Amino acid sequence: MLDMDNERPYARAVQKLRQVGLRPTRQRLALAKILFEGPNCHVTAEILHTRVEKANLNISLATIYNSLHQFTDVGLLKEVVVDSGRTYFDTNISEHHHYFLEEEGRLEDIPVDKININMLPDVPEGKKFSKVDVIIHVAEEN
Amino acid sequence: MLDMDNERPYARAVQKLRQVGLRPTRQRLALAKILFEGPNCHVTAEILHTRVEKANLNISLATIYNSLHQFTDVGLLKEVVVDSGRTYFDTNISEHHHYFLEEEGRLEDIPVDKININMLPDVPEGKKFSKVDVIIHVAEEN
DNA sequence: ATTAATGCAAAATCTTTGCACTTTC
DNA sequence: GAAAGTGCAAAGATTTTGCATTAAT
Repeated sequence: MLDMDNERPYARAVQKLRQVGLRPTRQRLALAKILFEGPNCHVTAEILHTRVEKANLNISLATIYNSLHQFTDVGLLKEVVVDSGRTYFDTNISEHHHYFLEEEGRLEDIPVDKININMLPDVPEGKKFSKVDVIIHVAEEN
Repeated sequence: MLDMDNERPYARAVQKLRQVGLRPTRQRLALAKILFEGPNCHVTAEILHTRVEKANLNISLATIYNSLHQFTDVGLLKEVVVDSGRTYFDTNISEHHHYFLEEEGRLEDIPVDKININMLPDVPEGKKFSKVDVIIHVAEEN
């Protein structure tokens, strides 16, 4: 049994998970520490799985997929779609946009105030904007 | 042997394909007619395959994937990424943006002049913007 | 104890590939 | 006839699911 509440290095992660109603399990805590206690980052399930292995942890890929989606559902992560066939998750949950560096397959944030969108929205009846994605693809000049 | 050049209903499609250097084969002609001789549309390989079957044509899914990518490579289609796990192709190749109707999984065009983007681009050295995607997700108000 | 989460392997999706056969030029 | 394109089935890649086991409350 893990008394995580009293394990100093996990205190923050435990609290974060409890706040959103997720049980602080060993796996979720490890992932939370990796994701939320460093600088913001963009990960795919595979990237995160690799990081987990590098840290000598053992978390199945299925659990990583599950956790990423749970974190997203409770608002701890945002999903970013840039590439069909690969799902990225972003630890920066504030409103912002993205550069997508095509050659490297890497994302970078663009602060929301760097882009000014003026639109005349024709939202269909009974619908609403759920989010606005701006993705600026960057490629080699060549 | 199909003398497509002299088959009236295919004349336009034959010309279109020749212009971009693609041989006007039976399959490519059928797809070109479906895609380019009606109103603009957004299709996935699967959607197109279904349309082909409804028209009592027989084109393998692999050939549809190949053709969609060939058409994209020569600039007859644009790829739109809105959903990881499903690739949409757009027959509207002019600059524009998209609504994505989440419930229906359907795309709608937004004319480029409805959205005004002002940005201060910090393009990294030796790189350039290759495209700017704006996708406005629309969901049920609920 | 009860309830939830995990791990695994299997299945589901979507997409690409290899190669023999066919069609176009 | 040479070169290119097609179809099929098989392989790839990513993601999801079912269920027995394990852990958290």
